[in-house]
Amino acid sequence: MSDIAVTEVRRLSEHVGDEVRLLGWVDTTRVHGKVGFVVVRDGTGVVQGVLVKSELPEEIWNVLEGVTQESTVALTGLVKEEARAPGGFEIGVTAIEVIGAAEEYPIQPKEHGVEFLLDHRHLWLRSSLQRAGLRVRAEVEQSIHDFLYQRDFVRIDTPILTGAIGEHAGSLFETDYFGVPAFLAQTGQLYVEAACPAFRRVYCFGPTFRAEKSKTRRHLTEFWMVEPEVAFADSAENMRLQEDFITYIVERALERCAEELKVLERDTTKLEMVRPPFPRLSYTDAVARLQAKGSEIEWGSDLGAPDEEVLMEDHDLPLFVHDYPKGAKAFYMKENPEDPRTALCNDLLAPEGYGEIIGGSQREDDADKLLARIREEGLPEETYRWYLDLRRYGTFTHSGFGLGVERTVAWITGRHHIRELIPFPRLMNRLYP
RNA sequence: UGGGGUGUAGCUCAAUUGGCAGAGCGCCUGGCUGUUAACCAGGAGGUUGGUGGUUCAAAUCCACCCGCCCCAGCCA
Repeated sequence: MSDIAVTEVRRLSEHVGDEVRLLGWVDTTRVHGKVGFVVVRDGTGVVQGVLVKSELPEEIWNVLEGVTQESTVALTGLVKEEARAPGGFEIGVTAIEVIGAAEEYPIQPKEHGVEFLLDHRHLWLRSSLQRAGLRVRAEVEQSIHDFLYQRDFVRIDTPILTGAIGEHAGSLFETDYFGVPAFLAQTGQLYVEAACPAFRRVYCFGPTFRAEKSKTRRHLTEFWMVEPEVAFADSAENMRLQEDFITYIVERALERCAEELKVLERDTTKLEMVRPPFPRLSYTDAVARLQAKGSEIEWGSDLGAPDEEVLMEDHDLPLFVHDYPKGAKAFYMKENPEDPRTALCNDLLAPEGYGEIIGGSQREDDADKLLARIREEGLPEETYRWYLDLRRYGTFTHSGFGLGVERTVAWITGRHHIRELIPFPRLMNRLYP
């Protein structure tokens, strides 16, 4: 082993002229006879090493000729500024040592089919576009926590194993809980509502499970959702929080992930325009606008994906569509006093075809009306007893929303399908790897 | 679940009217002192998703089955 200090590729500019040691994986090699190149990725960056046959012991040159793609290596050599090298720096290699030899690597630097790549997701993660997308995801997640922390929200971790809690009982994953049926949570919302009187502003952030047999580029069976909930906030205030939240997340990504967005070839023009206020359109006005554009939609039916796309034709900013008909929405949403056919709720539609990234609402705070809605939907009353308690022991106006992390990251990165924006996607027909 | 596609070498794809199963990449061998997904020459690599049928002859036509992709519904 060498006693030369190990450094990282991202710090090479501090080491010009020094002899350093790098630990990483071989992206590719190019051997020309008397000079050769090895491109190494160490997780912080990618750098090219140059080997000159006449200046090296034969056994080191032989290592270069035999090393395979994705082998783990230790590279020792002199850091040089070099205009011809990608990244501007390169290593004049004096030693290369194979730590873990790789077998023939399945993923080549070329086009592959989706099924093949998903079968090799555990290796695909190493590719440059995947690294860029997942790094943006991590930044988005961090900015979610930072924004809410700055606004005095308290994080509440809600249970993943539940009784039948959520919006629609038909789309839950069922499991056995010591002989009793249990379900994987499809929302933490009802639980953050319970924490609201304890902390005023709360949120949960975690995986969410939906057993819907959806096969579109916008759906996963396991996805991550952040759900803020605020006491004494009405629907209008809820939307103001949402637009501030989205603006912060987008700004942070533009600021801290510029390199990743460039790798992803994301045109950031429209992202740079994102700032409050976002346009607001009532459901009723949306239907009128769609009808004016020739749609056959009728008042009362939910907006479909094509309807949403037509509405977004007129907008570069995210669009709030609010106050949907009660029948199209969940039981816990508060009736709109100005139009009792509708509920105080909103969706937030992302531009550029990315669709719904937020669903939010003011919650029904009247115990009798809530119970009536639970009965109307035929939901198991006993399961919701604790939820009704929240209205019996000091009820209060409150609102909240759920933001889908993968959809948001897909929009920010400009990727077509959200399955690339979660490290190990769970789809209807995919549980491996 | 419905509609539309698709399945050929490890990978990405060709194969005319039904007529010898092909290329590029990767891999192996040799050559080359500055490559950027290097280049040049040679080599290995196939039960054409499965079953059955039509035919002198099927990757190609027919039936059924299976996998996958896209769109829709459901939603974030």
